Amino acid sequence: MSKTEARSRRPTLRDVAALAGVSYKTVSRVVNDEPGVSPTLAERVRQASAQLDYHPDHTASSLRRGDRRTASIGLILEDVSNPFSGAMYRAVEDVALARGVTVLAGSCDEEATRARTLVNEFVNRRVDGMIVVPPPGDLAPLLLGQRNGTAVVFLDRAPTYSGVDAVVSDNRRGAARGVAHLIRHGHRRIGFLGDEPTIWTAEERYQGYLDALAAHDLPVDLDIVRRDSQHGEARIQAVVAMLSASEPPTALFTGQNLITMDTIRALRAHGREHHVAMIGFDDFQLADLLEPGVTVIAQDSTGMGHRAAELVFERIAGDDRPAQLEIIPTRLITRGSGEIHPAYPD
Amino acid sequence: MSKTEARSRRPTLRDVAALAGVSYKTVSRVVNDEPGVSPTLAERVRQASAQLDYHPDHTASSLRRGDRRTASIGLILEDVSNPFSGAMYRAVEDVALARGVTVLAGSCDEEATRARTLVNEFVNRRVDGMIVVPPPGDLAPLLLGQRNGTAVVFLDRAPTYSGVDAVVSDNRRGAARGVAHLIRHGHRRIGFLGDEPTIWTAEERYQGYLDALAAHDLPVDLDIVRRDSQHGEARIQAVVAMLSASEPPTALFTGQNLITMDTIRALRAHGREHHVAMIGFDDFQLADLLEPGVTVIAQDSTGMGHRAAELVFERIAGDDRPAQLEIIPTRLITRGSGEIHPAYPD
DNA sequence: ATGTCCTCTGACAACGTTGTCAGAGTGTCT
DNA sequence: AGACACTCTGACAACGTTGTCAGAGGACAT
Repeated sequence: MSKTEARSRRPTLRDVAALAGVSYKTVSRVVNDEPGVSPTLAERVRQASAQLDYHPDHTASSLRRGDRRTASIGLILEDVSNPFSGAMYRAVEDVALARGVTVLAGSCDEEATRARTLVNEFVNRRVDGMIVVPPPGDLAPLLLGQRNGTAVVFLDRAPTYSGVDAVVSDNRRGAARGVAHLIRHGHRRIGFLGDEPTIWTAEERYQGYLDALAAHDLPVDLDIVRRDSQHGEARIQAVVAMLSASEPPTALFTGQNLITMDTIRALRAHGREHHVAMIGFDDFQLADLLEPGVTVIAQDSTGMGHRAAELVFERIAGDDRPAQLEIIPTRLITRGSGEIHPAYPD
Repeated sequence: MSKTEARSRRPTLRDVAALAGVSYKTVSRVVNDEPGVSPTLAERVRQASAQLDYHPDHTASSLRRGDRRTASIGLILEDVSNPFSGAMYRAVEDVALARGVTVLAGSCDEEATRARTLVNEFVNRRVDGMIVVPPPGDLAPLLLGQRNGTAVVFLDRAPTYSGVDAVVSDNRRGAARGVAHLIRHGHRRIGFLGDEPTIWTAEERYQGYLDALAAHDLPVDLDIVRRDSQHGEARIQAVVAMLSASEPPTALFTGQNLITMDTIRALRAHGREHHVAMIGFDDFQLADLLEPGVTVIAQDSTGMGHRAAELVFERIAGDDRPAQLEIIPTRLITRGSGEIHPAYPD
């Protein structure tokens, strides 16, 4: 009741105009700093505006305006609460803020339907562009907005679909470099632990693993390859099992943050953390304080978010070059776990 | 050019109406599932709508609609890329999604001006409510929206200002409990490392520290209290200096995540991590894998975000009880660092 | 045949704003 | 004095949608 009243009393151009004794169009001019209003009148309007605490309605404005810009972009991440997503988000936000653009964001948890809901939502709100970390599955629905002129940029994962810009890490070469690093330290039997093949980055990193083995004429042994989306205890048990097998790997390459952490737990549980080498894809906080320090292939998450945001704004500004694929380099950070030599060279 | 065309070609009710051979109001009825459209006609409209890939313009709709709801809320955090903020964000998002509400979020980096910019932005976009982690300083500008009927809930920090709902951790009692835990393990000389007093949570936690000392008749020695916002190396050096003084503390209580990590580095640098006890406020990933494991006072960040979102939606729905202060309990998690006994009991 | 009621549909105004245009008022030049 | 240019202001339509109301057409009872 009082709520509704308060809401409806939110002052409009007309209210300010009535108070200042001018037409509402004149108020509009003052608010938008349009030329052609005498200073005296402008001042009077400004006072009335301040007195009523008037704030222009951005939605009404963008409805009427010719360019149809809402000065907002949508961002779809895997999960805002995960630090990798958070870093990209922050980078996007910084670029957007500098342009006075608001960011609408959502987490899709790798679920295509949730992503679809978010895209729909964003399209209905007429965002000027979208940055999407695409979940596995059919991507066509995610491009729904694009057909009507909404710019779309994929982030972190590059679909095979060709008509869309994408900004990704150099997953394959990064992984290959990490595995090569292990090989250089004498390892011949290197296990791989990654996410399911349906996740694009997981597949790329696995290919990098294969690349490195092939480059050094090492065989692939699927007994020491795990590609699934287990979490926590289940994953730990799987790793422990791999380490307890008759011919255990002397080194491990882990394809993702959470997997790296679970693997550390497994190595500890088995008392092998100082004997089995390990390199993880993606850096994380405190990796340097663990014993041993964790060697990683670090992604430039901030750089990726930054670049994706720049790209989407270029598209919004009218850039219509063919779709770009930007590959952001990774960095090998040695901290100890990746420099352990094999206990039993074969 | 082609961009503008594409944009302007986004189909409207009128386009669908023209294709279906009905008036645009009828299309509106079908889109909103209003009763009173014959099934035949409805079907024809639905086909036309699908054919043109029509999507209703949410902004135009909420402009016209009586209730003035935009089905969006604003969220102002300290920094989206920090895991504590991320967890709260995710919780808010989940509650909002369940109600079909979109979240606009921004980071303010503890800066009042940035927060003010975001609030203005949100107000101009007519969000239905806002959840704000208030930066230090004058909070009045943050309440700007409230006067016009936008619901506001403060999160993580409770201003002394009385007219606003707030959801906070039980900072003071949590800190007191942590310090008491150290005292119970025999410590009499416990250092405090916290953020600047202007930050509300930092001050609360410091009060908790004082409470615990007072409850056990221990003196406060400001030589082993540091309250500032140094980061990284500077902070590490300060801690090392404290540990190297003539009467070093036998235990440390750290008032925040990043401070805890810097302190761990300092203890390591000094080789004292197994001799000086430490408890940190706020849990963090991998705290259990460090040596020693880090004992913490854990906050329920998800619970806080969840509750704040529920509160804001209750307010939006018209609840006008007096402002609530919700205090979310904390949890002591023992992992080793807090259970170290003093090397030199006095 | 006429009146009454109901179902379905469309015309129109309105939300708060901006784009367009015309007109009022002032000043300058012939 | 009259013509002209210029500055300033306001009336009005329009953006895409929904709320309101009136009317067309059919079914039914009288």
